[in-house]
Amino acid sequence: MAVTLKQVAKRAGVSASAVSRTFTQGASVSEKTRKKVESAAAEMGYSPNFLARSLTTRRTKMIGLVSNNFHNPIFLEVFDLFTRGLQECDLRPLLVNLTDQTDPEASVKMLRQYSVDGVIVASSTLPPSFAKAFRDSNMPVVHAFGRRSSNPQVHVVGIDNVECGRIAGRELARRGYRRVGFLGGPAIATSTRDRFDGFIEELTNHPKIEVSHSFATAYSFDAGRSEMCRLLAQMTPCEAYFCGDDVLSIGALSAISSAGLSVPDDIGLIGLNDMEMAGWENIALTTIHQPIAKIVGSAIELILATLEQPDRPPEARLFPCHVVERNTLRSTV
Amino acid sequence: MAVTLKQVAKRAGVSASAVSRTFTQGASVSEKTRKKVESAAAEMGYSPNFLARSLTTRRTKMIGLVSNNFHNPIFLEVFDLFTRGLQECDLRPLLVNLTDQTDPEASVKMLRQYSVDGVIVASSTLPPSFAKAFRDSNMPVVHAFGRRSSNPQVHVVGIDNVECGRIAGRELARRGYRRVGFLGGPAIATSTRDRFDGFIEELTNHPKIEVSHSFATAYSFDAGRSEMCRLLAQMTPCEAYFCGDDVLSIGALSAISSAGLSVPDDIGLIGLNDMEMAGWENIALTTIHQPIAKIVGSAIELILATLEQPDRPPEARLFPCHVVERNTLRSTV
DNA sequence: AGTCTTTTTGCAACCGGTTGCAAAAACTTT
DNA sequence: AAAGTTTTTGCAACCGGTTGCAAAAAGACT
Repeated sequence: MAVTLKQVAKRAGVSASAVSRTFTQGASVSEKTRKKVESAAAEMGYSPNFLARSLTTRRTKMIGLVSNNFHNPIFLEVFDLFTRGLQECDLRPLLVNLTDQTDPEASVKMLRQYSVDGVIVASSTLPPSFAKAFRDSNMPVVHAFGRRSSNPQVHVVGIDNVECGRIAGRELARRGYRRVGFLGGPAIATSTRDRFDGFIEELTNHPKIEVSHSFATAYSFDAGRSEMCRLLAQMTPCEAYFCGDDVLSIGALSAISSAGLSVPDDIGLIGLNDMEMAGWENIALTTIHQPIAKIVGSAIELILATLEQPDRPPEARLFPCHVVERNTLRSTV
Repeated sequence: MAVTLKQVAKRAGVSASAVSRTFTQGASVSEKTRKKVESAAAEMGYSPNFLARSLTTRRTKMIGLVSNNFHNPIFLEVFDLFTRGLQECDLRPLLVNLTDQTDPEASVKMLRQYSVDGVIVASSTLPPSFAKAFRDSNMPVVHAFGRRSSNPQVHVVGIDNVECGRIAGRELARRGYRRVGFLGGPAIATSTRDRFDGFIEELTNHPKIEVSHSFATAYSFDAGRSEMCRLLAQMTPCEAYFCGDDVLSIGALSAISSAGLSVPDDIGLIGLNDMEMAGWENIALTTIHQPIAKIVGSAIELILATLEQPDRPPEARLFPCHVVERNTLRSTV
């Protein structure tokens, strides 16, 4: 069906090798035959089959992009950045949506069968062991939005979640809140645990501040809303909450205003991520900015470097985060 | 590096063909050799290379998923549905992000070079000619969220945007609004034009209703907000607006409340899409529901059918939409 | 024109599989 | 046991490319 190299060779009156070389960067072809081949190829509309080529070059220029966060709006930004970034490097993302139904092991096998050059795991909730499974199958892998491990097995790019917890704690303390809460994401997620730990740690420096905590069932609007509803129904809700992420915060925001309370006058809220929506004027969430463009860029850079040099030792790159002040925390009292 | 068929053949003491047949659905192998091969393969951790296989079978089981909507939250839902749906059919999405920088022609060529089995174009703003370019390159293609054409060249799955315009017009009329506006998406998008045409058409049945229109520069929060700000600054804003889509509506909503007006008391708003966020309690947008799960499912079904039967005549499947009432339109007066 | 270099070229083997075909092996039937 | 039938098997060619190598062509130098 499609035009093949042989057909072009015939038409151009040269050998197959000549055609192949014409389309191979840096191969030795005279200007004369190159011209012949190029015009024949143009006439016939030929372009080389990447997959056939990959058989000998052992490079498919495909990268497995694995995620399980297809419900968090920030991931649209993440996918946008990843796809653009990879495209700029002449790589193509083969997308894998890890749902509850899909077997994680199967995705490792599948990506191996497609001979992807590398794998990017983009998830803050998957365990390090998941990313490691790719490494064990000999694929370069970087875990974006992952957790740094004490004995790192794969590249990790992301933020220091513990430090983010501290930042949030510090911010609430600074603003004079005396009773604060941690409204975390799913309790099993490593990102939740880390943020929690940092938050608590920081607030032990402020013994007069009363700290409580609870966990939502997911990083989602509904989970945030219903957990906040539950908290508000209690005797004494906190004066301010550090929410697991922005989407959770927006759910909480909604619960608070439904309850007839106002933010930040009655209750303060600080989120994490700084997704686009957090800046929308009708939301105006004060939140901790996570530099996703840098994280994504760095993940791509790292995967590229590992393609060049497969036994590069695993590296952890954590980017600093900072508070973006909008309208959901009161000013310092 | 990876284990090959030949190595397995040797270990199992059979020919390469035997191994190949063991891993080929419905090929003739005796139970005895199958067992031998399977245990050898298991020991060595072998699984067939899909790309090498694709060379002869001419099936890669990869589908190009092309979109330019990486900023509209509804597309996260769309990607989720597409990736899950394709995975269930044992297909893998090769994602293409069509930005302003990327040359549309290049993406056609690229997907051909990767021998994708088919292409799904998921966009409401790309012209039919774009999808057709894939068809011209002999790839099965379906345009999801596309526009039905009078002489269809490719499969189209989506909604009837003209009818949606009518529905919106009818709904506003029914509720007794006397001065209504169309706040469209980008004026060049076919979806915008169609919705506009339907809206106007319907309202010609109600000569007493005054109709005006304007267009935002994109289907985005900011575009919706700034266009609504402009409208509010005018002498006489309308009593209600049909907005191009939900995200535009949310922008408009924000502009309205910033102006100290309230929805639906001062101004009514109806959107289109019914994305998840439209149902969030703090937004509660009355909108026209677009059945994206059906659209996506149907698109996949159609691509599968076209794989079986490549010269299937192009088909247009448009799903009906309906109003979902929430809190942004007043009740009938 | 002849010799020595350097560049360009085609051959042939290979990448990791599949598949048509004819021979071999395993069953049936007589 | 021989003949006929069906199933299983391996050979060899092929899918669409790349690449090491030696031969051919082109260019440089006497």
